Amino acid sequence: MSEENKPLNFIEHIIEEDLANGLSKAKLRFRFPPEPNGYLHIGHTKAIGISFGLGETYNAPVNLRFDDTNPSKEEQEYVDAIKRDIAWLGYTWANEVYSSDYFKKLYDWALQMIKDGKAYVDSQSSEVMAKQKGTPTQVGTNSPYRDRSVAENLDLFTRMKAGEFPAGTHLLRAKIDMQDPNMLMRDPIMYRIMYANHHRTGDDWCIYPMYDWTHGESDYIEQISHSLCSLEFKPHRKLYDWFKEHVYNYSKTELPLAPKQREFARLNLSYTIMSKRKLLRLVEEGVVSGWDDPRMPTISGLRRRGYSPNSIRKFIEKVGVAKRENVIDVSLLEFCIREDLNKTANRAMAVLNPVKVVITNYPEDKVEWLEAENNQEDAAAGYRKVPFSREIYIEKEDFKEEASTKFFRLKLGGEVRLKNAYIIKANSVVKDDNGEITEIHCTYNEDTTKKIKGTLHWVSIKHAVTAEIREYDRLFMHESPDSDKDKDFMDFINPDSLTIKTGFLEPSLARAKVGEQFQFQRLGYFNVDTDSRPAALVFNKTVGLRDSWAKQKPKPQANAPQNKPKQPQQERAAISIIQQFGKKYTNLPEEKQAKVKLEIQELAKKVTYDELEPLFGTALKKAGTRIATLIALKVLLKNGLERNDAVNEFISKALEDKNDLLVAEAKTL
RNA sequence: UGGCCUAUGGUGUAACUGGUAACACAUCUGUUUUUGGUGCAGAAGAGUCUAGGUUCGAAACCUAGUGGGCCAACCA
Repeated sequence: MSEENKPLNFIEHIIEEDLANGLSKAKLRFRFPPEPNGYLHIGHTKAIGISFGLGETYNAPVNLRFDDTNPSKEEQEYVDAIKRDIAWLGYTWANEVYSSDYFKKLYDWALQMIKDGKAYVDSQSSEVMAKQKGTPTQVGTNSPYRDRSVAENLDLFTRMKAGEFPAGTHLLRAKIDMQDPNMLMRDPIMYRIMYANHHRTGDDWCIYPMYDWTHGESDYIEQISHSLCSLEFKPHRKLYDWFKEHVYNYSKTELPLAPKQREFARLNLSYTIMSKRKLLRLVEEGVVSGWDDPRMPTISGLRRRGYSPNSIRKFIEKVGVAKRENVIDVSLLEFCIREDLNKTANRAMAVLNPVKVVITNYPEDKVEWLEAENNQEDAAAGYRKVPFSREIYIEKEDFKEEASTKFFRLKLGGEVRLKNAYIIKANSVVKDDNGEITEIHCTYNEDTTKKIKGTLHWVSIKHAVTAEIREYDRLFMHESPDSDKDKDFMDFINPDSLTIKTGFLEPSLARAKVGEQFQFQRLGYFNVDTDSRPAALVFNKTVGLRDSWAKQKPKPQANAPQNKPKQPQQERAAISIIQQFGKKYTNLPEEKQAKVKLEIQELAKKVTYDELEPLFGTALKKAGTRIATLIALKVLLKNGLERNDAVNEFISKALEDKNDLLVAEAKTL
């Protein structure tokens, strides 16, 4: 990491401050703590990037800790997938650890808590307990079991562990405060009885610790200095600290460092969902082919789609770290992968919507193997040979019988360059009974030095290899599919998120291997899918090229609902528009100022005195707003408003102002 | 008895202990180009949610309001 004067994010500021306050740099230690209950997605990448990134910048260890305290949801398959994904991203963890490694230690501490009167066994049903808990606006009430004796609690708890009670009969709770405004402090559960086989500890335990009682303590055991998590854990911090203080008291000699939790805003990406539960639904209901479907925002999906680790890391670096809710535009992710692939992917030619071109003055049997540059961005990439013959395919969209001069492609009577080959001129077309063009007859010219505006990609028909081409569109048609209060996210699924075509590729691509990436020139970046076989190639479209031509034509595309769900354009109050104009007024160029003034005068007709009066109090320094107010006021006065004290005071204050514009405006009254 | 976060161009993030808003994406020009890609040059777009206050000076500090988010699982 080579950031010299890169601005720090708020977490780095905190660390710098801790360091300045005497924390030894050697004590810095971070962790990434996924629950192995699903696949990692792009949202996790942010958390990974933050903690592992911090590890890299401070040269500090980062643990990979599996938070495996709920055996009913966790599986080894997920552990393996998570490790694979993190490694693929290029990060290395100092230790692979598991919360379940600490079950014994946690149990011993819990015993200690009971002895200190800080925890008790409750024996009520979950329904009753839920009632006692209260609501965010209503305090809770104490459990009748809250004051059991230490001896009874100890007895019950050890018997819970011994498996003497059925699930749901008893719980261990921390004794804090049922009236705390923070609901997490209302005697939170520390242990529940659960007879489930754990993927690591098997049947050793039948009581399992809850998240709050496990997470901070695991941080503490590992001597994590900064425990970074997402914003929704902010309310947990109070409990985190409460538990921490107690265990710190028990163990401070062998475990001297008390970790601190800090929270950052999680990543949201437009047009996608980021909840493991919902992603699981897409998999289970067959909307996608699996966790690694190229449309999925999972790391494995992105990988299969052709996103490189580099591009994802770059993306995370660019989105930054802060505490406010955010929705990142997918275009940023796309920018990152294009930027990466532009430098690394070899170019090739492929035609996806073919139309046949016959070069009538090119001999029937002649074949030329022309030289083509693999990647002009990378001198080391070298050259390859591409066959040229009398009959070739070009894209249907690259030909029009008639077109304006803005269309740089092929039209009747027009010339165009074939990439890596000759210049051709279109002379006539052959159509079928439906009027569809079946052949375009052209003549070629060997002189390639001529200046020509358009260049097309093409492929020799008799040399072409075919391949299945999978093109993807966004999975959802809504910018934030899971934020709608009334509709289920499944209602926004884009029915056309996958398009399968047969493409015709230049023959060099026949040898392409799984995972290999190419730029199909003028089309986009493609990689070889894991389904691909030498005799049956399959390509995924990773991302298209930027296309400023496509933007110009009105897109009749039904499957690109890129318009934001605009708020029901309610009419803005004239007064608020005037205010807005006012803010800009003083630094507008003169002609624009005149224009804005006219607009304000127009708007002022719709403004009442009552709306305007509050603006008289506008702070002195906001000259623009006061000018706008004054302009509007003049309109009102002209329309018969009587001067009153407030008006007079406002005007006289304006006359004395240091802003010339304001004074000039006031003088005309 | 409700509490806690949060608010800066369209989007995301900056602005070190207060000195008049920067960077990236997106958008738009022009230029280069055997990719309507890339590169290069440039433009437009924000008085920092609102109203007060402190200050010579506030995006930053204080107060109040408003908007958004989170919190009531024997999930994490």
